Amino acid sequence: MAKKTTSGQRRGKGTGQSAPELSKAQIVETALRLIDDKGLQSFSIRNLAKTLECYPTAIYWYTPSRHFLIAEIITIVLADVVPDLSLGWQEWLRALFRRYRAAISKHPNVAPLIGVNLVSNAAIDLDMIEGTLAKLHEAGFRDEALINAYNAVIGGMVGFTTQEFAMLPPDAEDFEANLKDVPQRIDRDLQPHLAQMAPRMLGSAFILRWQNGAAQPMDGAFAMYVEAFVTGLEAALAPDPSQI
Amino acid sequence: MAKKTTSGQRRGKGTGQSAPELSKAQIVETALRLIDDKGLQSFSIRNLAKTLECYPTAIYWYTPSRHFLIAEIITIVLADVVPDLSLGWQEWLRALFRRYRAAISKHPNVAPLIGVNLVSNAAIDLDMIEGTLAKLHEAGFRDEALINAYNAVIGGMVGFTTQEFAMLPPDAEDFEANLKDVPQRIDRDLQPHLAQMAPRMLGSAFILRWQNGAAQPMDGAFAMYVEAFVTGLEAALAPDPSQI
DNA sequence: TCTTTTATTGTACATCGTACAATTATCGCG
DNA sequence: CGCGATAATTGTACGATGTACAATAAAAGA
Repeated sequence: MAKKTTSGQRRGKGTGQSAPELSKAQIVETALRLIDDKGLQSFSIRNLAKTLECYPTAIYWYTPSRHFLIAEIITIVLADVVPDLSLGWQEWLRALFRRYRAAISKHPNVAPLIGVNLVSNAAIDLDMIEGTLAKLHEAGFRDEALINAYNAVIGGMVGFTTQEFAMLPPDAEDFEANLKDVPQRIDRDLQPHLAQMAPRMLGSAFILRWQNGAAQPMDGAFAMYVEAFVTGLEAALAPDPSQI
Repeated sequence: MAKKTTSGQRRGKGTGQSAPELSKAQIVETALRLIDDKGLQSFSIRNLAKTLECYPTAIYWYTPSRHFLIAEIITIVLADVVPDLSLGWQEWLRALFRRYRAAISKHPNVAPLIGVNLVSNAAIDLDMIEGTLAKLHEAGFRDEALINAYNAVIGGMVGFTTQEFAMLPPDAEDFEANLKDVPQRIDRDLQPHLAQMAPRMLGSAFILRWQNGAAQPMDGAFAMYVEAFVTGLEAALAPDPSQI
């Protein structure tokens, strides 16, 4: 493959004193850049190797499998999402959702890797878990309810954004064409609301869009979603004020 | 490939009078059964063909690509999730979430196909869209807010469940082992809440589990999630009652 | 100097989606 | 009754994937 061997003829082996040509950090960073620039479907071990100017199998010296490599990528993307713990619990939760989404926004092509594979768990940010538990405890959740609230928060946080940044199929044109004549399938009698809103939804609303959040962010919907969820959690704690 | 040619020597071609051996419906149903029984990673065109006792390329006579086949599968899975329109809007939304999750529960391996691919859109249930819009309109949402609420509902509905039923990696054992010594990484001073809750969360809570919702359903979390979301939506409509 | 360890090159295999051509059986039509 | 046309399938082929495994080169430690 005509390696360049940047520094003279060193075709390095050895224990690290005379630095090897690859490194885990470099591999992971390159992989992330590849995903960002060329899209998720061109993230393959072989493409990555080509970018790194090495053989595909060399990568396996630093990582046991593609799945673990993905976990490392996710770790980078999700670094620094935990908000400042001095915030009140509602504000902290809002900030968590926002910062998570912002992190994904910077690397939208990574989104599918997180939402869909349990692998994501391999990248465990204990501080994020602790922060969430602490703030929900501060709010008043205990025991089973605390665990439920935790799962509701994580599921809600990851879930919405994963959807928003869902992947485009490779055959996008056919797909867009397919969607663009949805209007003709709408029956004004059977679907009056849809008939009225369709012009403003087509191309940008869930189920009716052909681009994801990278091109068509759902800022308004996300804001409403977060606000509803946090407000609702708050209500779940209230000692049932409006009882007869 | 030693075809069986069930009825005598008929190796059927022809315009349909004397039924062809395959059909779109049969293909889709078989595909779904394959996914249910053998898992998503064994759903390939070639495996499907083997199950159908035909050549892989024969399938392409009935469907233009794998993506469109997936869309058909999703259509089946999500048939009949729209709740009765006589319900009040809050109850209708709760029912929608529940019924969507119940549909996925019956075919958990399909979940990743829906959440992550925009492809799912190819399977468009206009009545679900209309129902959602109608109920949110009934609630009082209009214009931009109506669209935002719609997106919040769909994103929330699909998002949580997609997470809950996220896919297991093929190398599940390593993965489980990896997670099982998380407790040793917990610092009782830095992560006190996690330290306390870990025993009850390990294996079943988001980020700390190694099985998905098919084996470890999150009923409690889902219930809390839905309740919070619906209650929060309701609050978003209120004309700001507790103002100073 | 010799052995061990580290990092890489190189080969190989099974699997994937699907483009494309060849083939066959049936139908409409003369 | 024969003859294209068409519908449905068989068959071949290609480029791509993840990764197991062996061979090899260079530096480190003895």
